[in-house]
Amino acid sequence: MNIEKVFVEKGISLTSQRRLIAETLLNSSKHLGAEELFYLVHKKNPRIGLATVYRTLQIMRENGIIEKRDFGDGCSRYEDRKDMHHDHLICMKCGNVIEFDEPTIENLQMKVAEKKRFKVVTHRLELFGYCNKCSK
Amino acid sequence: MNIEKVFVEKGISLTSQRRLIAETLLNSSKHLGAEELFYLVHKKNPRIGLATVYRTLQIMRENGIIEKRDFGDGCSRYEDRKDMHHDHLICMKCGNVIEFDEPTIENLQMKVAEKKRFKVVTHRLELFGYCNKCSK
DNA sequence: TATAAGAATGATACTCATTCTCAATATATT
DNA sequence: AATATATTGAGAATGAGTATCATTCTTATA
Repeated sequence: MNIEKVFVEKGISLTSQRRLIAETLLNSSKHLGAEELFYLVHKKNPRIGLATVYRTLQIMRENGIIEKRDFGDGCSRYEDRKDMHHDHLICMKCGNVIEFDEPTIENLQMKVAEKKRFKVVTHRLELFGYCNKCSK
Repeated sequence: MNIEKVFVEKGISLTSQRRLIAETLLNSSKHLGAEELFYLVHKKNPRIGLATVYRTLQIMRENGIIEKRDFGDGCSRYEDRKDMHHDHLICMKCGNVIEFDEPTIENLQMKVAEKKRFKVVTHRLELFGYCNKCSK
């Protein structure tokens, strides 16, 4: 993802702080929380404050660049918004997160909602358990 | 649900405070948060403290009497644990929560997990949108 | 029954993620 | 350049939830 282009398209001014924060988040393979992200950013530029990290995350979220997740470990985690919706398998031991996508599940969800006359806007599905490594 | 019986079975001493807290929660049709529950309990007995509400909720949760839920509105909500697992439709306007149960979805989840060699312990599925009343 | 030991309670202090405030700095506009 | 507007960083404030601790029940035992 080209950060410069995305920010310009959305009309967000791209300061050096925001660039560093966005780059660090989007280049990470993990689902970072704000503190974690702050720690990484702080290593590269110790003058950036935690509030700016939070503010940048909020701006990016409001503009649909990233999504906020809650895996129940006490802090919100952020990941770039893929075009394809996906859900998560979360390892309760090592904390690793595996993404998956199962259209059949989504279809069934829509059917359930229809039965209840409910208009679904979004959903959240998380499977908690143990990954291959940790379940041995 | 007979509160007295359940508490005795689990070996939890049933004080007057706990009885009132448990009764208020279990007789509510809504998924109450701790503050809300405290407010209701406080109306009936103003001498009960917030800490006792939190403590009682924790004890009931540890003993499998209730379940903690997070609907992403900033506080945890509690509901009595039904034998049958179920998921939630959450109205983003009125906040009403509809429960549903779809074994086919659960089966598909297990298949997905298997493919990723992941051992599922529990899961969470929430559909956010608008209920029949609010979508008009 | 009296009493000592243990459990539960309520008030309040604390924690921790997140948000707010505000003065200082940077950027854009005239 | 001068002025208006945005952004930043430091730290204060918030709010849900937890820990502490002296006080108040219960319970067990002498």
